[in-house]
Amino acid sequence: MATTLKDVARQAGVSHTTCSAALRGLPNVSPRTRKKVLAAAQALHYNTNLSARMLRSNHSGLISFVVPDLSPTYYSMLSVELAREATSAGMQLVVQQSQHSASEENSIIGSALSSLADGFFVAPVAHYTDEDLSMLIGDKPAVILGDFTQTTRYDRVKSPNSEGVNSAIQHLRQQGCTSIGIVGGMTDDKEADIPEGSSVLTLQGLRMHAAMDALADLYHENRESIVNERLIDVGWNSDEGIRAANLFMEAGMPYDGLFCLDDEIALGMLHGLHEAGVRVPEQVKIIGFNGIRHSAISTPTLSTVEVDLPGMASAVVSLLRRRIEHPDVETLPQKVTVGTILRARESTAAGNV
Amino acid sequence: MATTLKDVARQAGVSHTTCSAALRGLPNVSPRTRKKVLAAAQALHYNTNLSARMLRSNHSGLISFVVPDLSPTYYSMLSVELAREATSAGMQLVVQQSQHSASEENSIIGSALSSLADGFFVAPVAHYTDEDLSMLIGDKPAVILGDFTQTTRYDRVKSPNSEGVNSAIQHLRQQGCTSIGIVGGMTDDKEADIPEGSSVLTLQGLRMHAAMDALADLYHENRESIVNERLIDVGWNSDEGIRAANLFMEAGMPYDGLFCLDDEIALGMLHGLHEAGVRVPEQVKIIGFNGIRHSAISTPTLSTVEVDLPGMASAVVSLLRRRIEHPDVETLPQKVTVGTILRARESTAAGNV
DNA sequence: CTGAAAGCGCTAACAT
DNA sequence: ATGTTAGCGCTTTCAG
Repeated sequence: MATTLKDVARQAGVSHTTCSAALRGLPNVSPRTRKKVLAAAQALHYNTNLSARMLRSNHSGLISFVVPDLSPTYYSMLSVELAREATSAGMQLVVQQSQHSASEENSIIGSALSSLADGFFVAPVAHYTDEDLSMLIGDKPAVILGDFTQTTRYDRVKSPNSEGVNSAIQHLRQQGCTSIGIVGGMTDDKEADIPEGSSVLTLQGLRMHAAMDALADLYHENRESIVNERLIDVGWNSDEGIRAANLFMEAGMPYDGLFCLDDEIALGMLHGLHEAGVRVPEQVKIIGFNGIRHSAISTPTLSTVEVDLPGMASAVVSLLRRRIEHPDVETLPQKVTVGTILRARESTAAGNV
Repeated sequence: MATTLKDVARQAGVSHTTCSAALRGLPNVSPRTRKKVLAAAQALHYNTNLSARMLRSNHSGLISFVVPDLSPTYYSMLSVELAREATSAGMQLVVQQSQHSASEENSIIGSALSSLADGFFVAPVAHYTDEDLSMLIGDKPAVILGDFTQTTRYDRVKSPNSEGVNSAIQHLRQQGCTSIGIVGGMTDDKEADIPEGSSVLTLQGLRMHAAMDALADLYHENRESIVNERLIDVGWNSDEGIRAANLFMEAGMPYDGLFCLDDEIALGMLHGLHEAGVRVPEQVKIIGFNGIRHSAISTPTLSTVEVDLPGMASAVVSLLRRRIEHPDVETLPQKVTVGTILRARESTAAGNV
């Protein structure tokens, strides 16, 4: 059996209340008592039982990051930043994977998590309605990675999809591309058709829409024909990137610039093209999105729209803190859009196309 | 306020005890009552408060994976497999990062975790003594990723370092290498000097030792001179891999085969050499370890000793289940060494050296 | 098959 | 500055 507060109290010769106060550093404990208690706790290897603390006081010092899964390097890099931020704010990050299942996600948010953590940060896989979300999250401090079609009660943090998409496309044009295609769809989202009434888009959906809009604008066509003619619709991972490369070549390489919605896709694409002897950037220029670390060391190195992950992490944690520390204050929901920077690398170098 | 068992009980017109039994699927509840309770729970969006359950019954259905940090793709891939395994065993995985800090690791294991999770899996950063570990973990079911210099009470799962190292080196020799060097050290471990009395080695330490032994054997030298003459001592990430490439070139490229203790190092190495115009595998052959997914799509593709991650995950979860489900039975500690497969790819292709 | 009572370990409110 | 009391929401034990 683990040692409890009572054991420490007995050892130190004080009541368990005083003991608790001493350990938590509350002001109303005499230095002498505190020292005794600390010594006893140390000697007995006491550790607070977080379940008990949470049950009683509704705070555990944990914040949870709910993510589809940790495969995308983007999410694992973000986890690292979030953990760092959380720790420096005196909290601990835990990461949970919904495994792309909406029901798993629901159960994580609803039960596993909300009764253990002080707040959470979700990169949703499901397309929630406003009502769904409120039902699920209740009063818990939460930050959503993504955007809403209607305003709601929750804080949001997002990467600047339109700006990022535009700067990527502009970059391709500056480097001499005249016909640009998009790689990456929404196929990873469990419900391909967005259900009636849903008001939350996932990261994939948001970025895809932004890309479609940008191209529709550029080529003066409607979104639908862009989808039909300029989209290579694949999942967001490197295997799908390889598949995209094959689709592109089978179609006779109709574009001289490819914007991949995610770096993992782009890296797969680079590999697929290289295998087939297609030269990048000479025959086709490639740019990705997110700025994962492997993009800096691929051959050729991958141009990308790098997302400010430390900035995102710090925004998330401060939004959560704001609500955790002042749960009573009516706080209006806030939307933070983090910055990006365009990393121009070899994969889009100008030259004979 | 979230709905509690009492609310559901009132709504269903039964006692909270019966309610609890019904929800947990215990046998001694009439079908009629169960249906009523389930309906009420659904209507009220009831979710079990895990803190309360854990506090009372000492099981939460959570298992925790404690990892230095999620940067290495190896750990994020493993997290995905562990989550899958846990879910199919009816549990939920949570991942916590110690951020390479022994004290952080201690506090995660000691407090955050042991009072919340049914069991845990640790890839330690600290070099624990037997006693430390027992103190910290107590009776909690735990699986350690790594090995011990003395037998202890805990289950262990490890990648087959000696076998993997040997097969990598043998492969390099078969491909025509005559002078082999090792890339990667133990510098990530916080305590570079292993403290007196420590009996647990970290993953890095284990693999490094295995590699030193293998080369000592091959070249009939003692371990110390191998360390001095055949080790490029860098950290386990791609930036350090680039640095290693520079060190290697500055030293006049003294080896024709390089075994990188981790794929991330190898990928950085590949990049560094490519930048400098050194051709792989023609001028030097490179092989990595772990089998992360990016190794299959680099240029050149990277030969590697791929670790059976699904196998490792399933071993971990079944070891934990064994103890979680039979906490009273005295179970002897078990050591599972998972399999590897050598993936021969372009980076070690035979040819004119 | 169902319910009443006790208590997991802690913290909050209220004495002293 | 310290102790006493109550109770967070659940599961367990035991009585009906």
